[in-house]
Parts: sequence; structure tokens; C-alpha cells
Amino acid sequence: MTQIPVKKPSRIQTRNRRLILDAALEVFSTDGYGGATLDAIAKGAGLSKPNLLYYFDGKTEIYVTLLSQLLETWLDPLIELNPEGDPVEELLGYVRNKLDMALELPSESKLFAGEILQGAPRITDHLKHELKPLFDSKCRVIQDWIDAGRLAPVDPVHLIFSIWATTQHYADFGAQISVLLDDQDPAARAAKHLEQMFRSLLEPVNH
Amino acid sequence: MTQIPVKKPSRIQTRNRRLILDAALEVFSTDGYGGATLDAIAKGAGLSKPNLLYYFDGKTEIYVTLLSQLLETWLDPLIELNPEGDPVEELLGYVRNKLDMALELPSESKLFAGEILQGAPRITDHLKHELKPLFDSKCRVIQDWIDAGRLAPVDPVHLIFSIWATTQHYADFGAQISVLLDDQDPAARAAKHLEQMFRSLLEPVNH
DNA sequence: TCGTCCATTGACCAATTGGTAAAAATTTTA
DNA sequence: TAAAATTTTTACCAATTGGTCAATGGACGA
Repeated sequence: MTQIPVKKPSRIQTRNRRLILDAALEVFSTDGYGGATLDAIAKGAGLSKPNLLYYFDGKTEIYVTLLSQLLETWLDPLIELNPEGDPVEELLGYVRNKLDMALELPSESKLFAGEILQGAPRITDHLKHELKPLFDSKCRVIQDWIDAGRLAPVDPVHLIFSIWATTQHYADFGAQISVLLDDQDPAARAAKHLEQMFRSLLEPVNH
Repeated sequence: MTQIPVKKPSRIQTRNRRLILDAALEVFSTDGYGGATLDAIAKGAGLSKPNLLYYFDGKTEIYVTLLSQLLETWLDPLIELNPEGDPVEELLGYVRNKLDMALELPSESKLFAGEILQGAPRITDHLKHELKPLFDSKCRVIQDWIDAGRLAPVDPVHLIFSIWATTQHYADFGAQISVLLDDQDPAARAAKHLEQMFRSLLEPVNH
């Protein structure tokens, strides 16, 4: 029996890996992969650089660990899209959830966006094997809703793209929004606008 | 008289600065500011590194030059939004223009997105003094249309954000889209979807 | 054609980078 | 508590980075 030795991590390991990943998230999301340095991450985590490398095999491993953990969290709201629920409310709920995530976890959104922006060189596999199947399945759910006449005839694929784009925009382009809105908090009006927009798109005409 | 010597650039200067900026666009947009190297840009431009630095004062200057030139091109379609035209058609035309730009000039879009993502540390002033006034002015135009009953009552600010987000998404998240659509070209269906979405949002109910 | 200015190069540099090795300190286990 | 295992540090390194400088090569007008 080839038993893979999966020792449970010590308290110190759990704590330090957490410290490192937290620090790394900030550094990677504000400086990008290329601009981030192990020194900056080490400093942020309150550890020495060689100590960092005791817990992770290198810069890339920290980065990829972060991204794949992130992808899971990020996919959750999409998973929860319930085929049995009311189509319009399910989708508006999804919009709401994604917007809340973007507003509450902007660094995570930026980290992901930065990786995709650069061609997703380090997570293409994750996208293919985790995101894609879920995406296809949820597109089918939406198409079924449309076929049942419970949703206006939209393009499921591009509907999802539009939801992702508009919600994540509030995290990824936060710096631009800050300038344009003189640092006012966009949250409330953004939520209202997105609900209005997607409702007018999705509500079936014959009611 | 403090006369600034604005010699017109020689043919060689024009050519080489162009070569450098073209190469820099590719390098910066795929590697990010931090990940980009002068060596890579020099190689891409077919020049030696010291030769690069003969034309530009340093990495940052190349980058900022690129970004500010870019911002102008990028703002053009918004400028063309005509207060005298038909509101819905003007806005849908803007969507169309922005989508076409994103599809045709993805590197430019990515470069800009990358800078904003990192907090816009090098172009905040440009945003404040060029983008913001234009943005405010066009928001007023949209509000006037609404007040005149020629457009559904939307939030002008967030309408523009949604247009930017959805169109640029096809450039900035192209890598993700490629995976999800198995490399099919999204252009046609994206255009159709965006028109449907924004039309259903913008068309005034009383016709 | 000559001299002046522009363009280009090779050699170089200090600082920073990701990463290593081995010893020292600390925690856990028996 | 002593040995074993884990964690941390100190000292270090080779490669890469953005950038300089003096010397050389070319373009071009007088």
C-alpha cells in the first residue's frame, strides 16, 4: 500500500502558513506576481525569508496555493444557484452575492483578476477542471429556465460574463471608482443599479 | 522668455520611440509593471538596453508615456457621445464602440486594467484631470436625457461603470473566456447580448 | 568633404532578487 | 528531563535588475 504521509500540521504550521498566505494576498494583489517579493511577504507575515521558505517551496507555490484556495471560495455562490428556485430571484441573488464578495474581499478579486489579465499562466488547469464544468452546468440550468418560459431569452454564457464583469468591477477598478466618485462609497447605489439592470433583462415579458 | 526647446523629432527618433512603445505595450500588458524588464522590452524592440534609455529616461517613463497616450484613445468614444442624438442609440453605439475596441486592442485594455488593479499609483493624476471632468460631464448628459423622459431612469454613474465593465471584460478576462468557450470567438454573441441587455435597461417604458 | 551632432554600443555597477546550507534555538515526545 | 523532531536564524550566493558612462559609429547640413 502506497500510503501518502499526510501528517496533520502542527499548531505552529497552521498559524504560520495562515500568516504567510494573508501577507502574500496583500502583496501579490497590490504588486502583481512579478512585482511581489519574498522579502515583502516575509515582512508582512512577520517572519524571516528563509523561514517563509521552510513553509512553502517558493514564490510560485505561495501564489498558486493562494489562487486555488481563492477559486473555491469564489465559486461557492455559483454552486448555490438553485435550479428549483425562482429563476429571476436566483440570478438576482447571485448578483447580490457576487457584489457583496467583491466589496468585502477586493484583494481576492484583484489577485484573481491579475492572474487572468496575464493570460492565467499558472491556473489554466484549475480553470479547465474546476470552473469550466461548473460553468457549463449552470449555463444549462439557465437555458432550461428559458426553455420553460420562466426567464427572458438571454444568452446564458454572456449573462454570466456580464454578472461577473459588473460585480467584480467594483473591486478590480476600485481605484478608478474612488477617483470618479470622490471617495464616496458606491455600495448601495451599485446594488440598486445592478438589480434594476439584471431584472429588466431577465424578467420574462409574458407574466 | 523661458522658451522650451521643442525640437521636432528626427525620423529615427520617431521610428525608434514607436518601436519601443509597441514592444513595451506587449511586455507590460502580459507581465505587469513589476514583472516587465527593460531587457525584454529592448529585445522586443530590436534595440540594445542602453539604446532604450537613450530614448526614455527609465522604465517608469516608458510605462507612463504608454498609459497616458492610451487614455486619450480610450476616452475618444465617450467624448463622441452626442447630447443631440437619440439617447438609446447613442448609448448603444457607445457600448458597441467600446466592445470593438476591447476586441481589437486587448493589450491596451489589459495594460490599463493592470494599472488600475494595483491602485493606479502612476496615473491617478491623469484620471483626476482628464477622465473625471469628462465623466462628470457625460453623467450630466445622461441625467438630462432621463429628465426629458427620453431614457429609462437609470443611475448614470453606474450605467457607465456597467458599460465599461462588460465591454472591457472581453479583453481583460480573455484568457478565462478562452477556456470557458473552448477558444470559440465570443465577438458576435457578445455584441448581441450587450445590445439586448442595455436596450432592455435603457428604453423608456412609455413609448 | 568635412565637422558637428545624433545614435549606438560594450563594459560595467550597485542593489535586489529568489533561494540555499548549516547551525542554533525551540518545541514536542517518550 | 533528555532525546528527537521541529522551527528559526545567520550567513551566504548566483542571477537578474535598472541604470551609467565613455567610446564609437553614422547621418546630415555647410
